[in-house]
Amino acid sequence: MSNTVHDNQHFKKIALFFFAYRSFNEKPDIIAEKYNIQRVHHRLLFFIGNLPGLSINELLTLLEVTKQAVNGPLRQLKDKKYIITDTDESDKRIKRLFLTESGKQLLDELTEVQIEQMESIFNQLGKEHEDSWIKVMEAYAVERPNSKYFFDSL
Amino acid sequence: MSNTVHDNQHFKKIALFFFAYRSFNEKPDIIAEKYNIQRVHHRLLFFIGNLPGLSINELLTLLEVTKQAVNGPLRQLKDKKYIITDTDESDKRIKRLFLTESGKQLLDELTEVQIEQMESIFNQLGKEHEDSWIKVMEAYAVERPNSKYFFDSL
DNA sequence: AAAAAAGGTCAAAAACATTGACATAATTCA
DNA sequence: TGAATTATGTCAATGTTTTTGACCTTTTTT
Repeated sequence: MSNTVHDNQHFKKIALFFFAYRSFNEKPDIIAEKYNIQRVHHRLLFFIGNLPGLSINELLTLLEVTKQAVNGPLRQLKDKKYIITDTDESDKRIKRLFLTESGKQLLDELTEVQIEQMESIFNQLGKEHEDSWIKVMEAYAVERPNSKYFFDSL
Repeated sequence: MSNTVHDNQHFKKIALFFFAYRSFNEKPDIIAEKYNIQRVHHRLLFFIGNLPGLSINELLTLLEVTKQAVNGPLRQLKDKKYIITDTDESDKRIKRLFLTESGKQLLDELTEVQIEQMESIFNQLGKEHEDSWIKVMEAYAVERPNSKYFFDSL
């Protein structure tokens, strides 16, 4: 079976990823703008909020970016009191990252619209579709370093 | 049902989108690098290849960016002979975009790895999962302007 | 004591996208 | 026909995100 530019079946499925990802990020992006932060900050809040006590290195592995890429945004979140850091007891080189109460509130606001959107779709299509979607996305996600932190919990 | 940072079920599903999208783009990004182009160029090739005769404005609507954002990459693709433009017959203001033979070859190479990855996942999980995944992603994608161009074809 | 690891920071550069302004050619509308 | 609109192109300034590379401190491990 050849892979040509005329194969609409495949093209459509590829396009779906592009379009869906945009719709998935659209609303939180608008909310983030109100707080003068960007999608990177949202990601940082997301991972710190869901994996409290995360170290910088663990964060870098999850995001697959350099420390320089998170250093600025992380400092800004700290300045705005959305996150706090705590030195690890047993290894004082390691910083543990946590959300503050206002950080949790902001993350909740950002997350809420994504959950509402998702629940609306899953409620409309049914539980089997939700389970299937999760399985497919998991198959993609397992390639990512440290993504197992998320899959173990479910 | 409250939406808190402790709700692992929701967090996991949100994280899946992030991780899966990265895995989906990883391989074509590496191929693009070999050709000294970036993901933007890949997108342009993708939409022009799948919707031959697309106008600039239609492209801008699909990508949801400004004309300045595509002007550069589009010129580079033209310089590299991956695309050609043709003036519309009935409205000579409009440029129609097409892939050249080498443009089609490049797009095929970029697309191939995404299709292989996707087919591997769907073959492993089964047809029902594929259909469910498509339905969910479509529910996300319908919000996008002009994305109907793709859904009509299936 | 030396090496490695975790984190921080500075600088240069590239990639990506924006707003704003201005221009041309073609089409439509009053 | 003349005016307005549309499609496209380009220049400039700006902002964000991210990268590579270098260098540094502190702490832990060997």
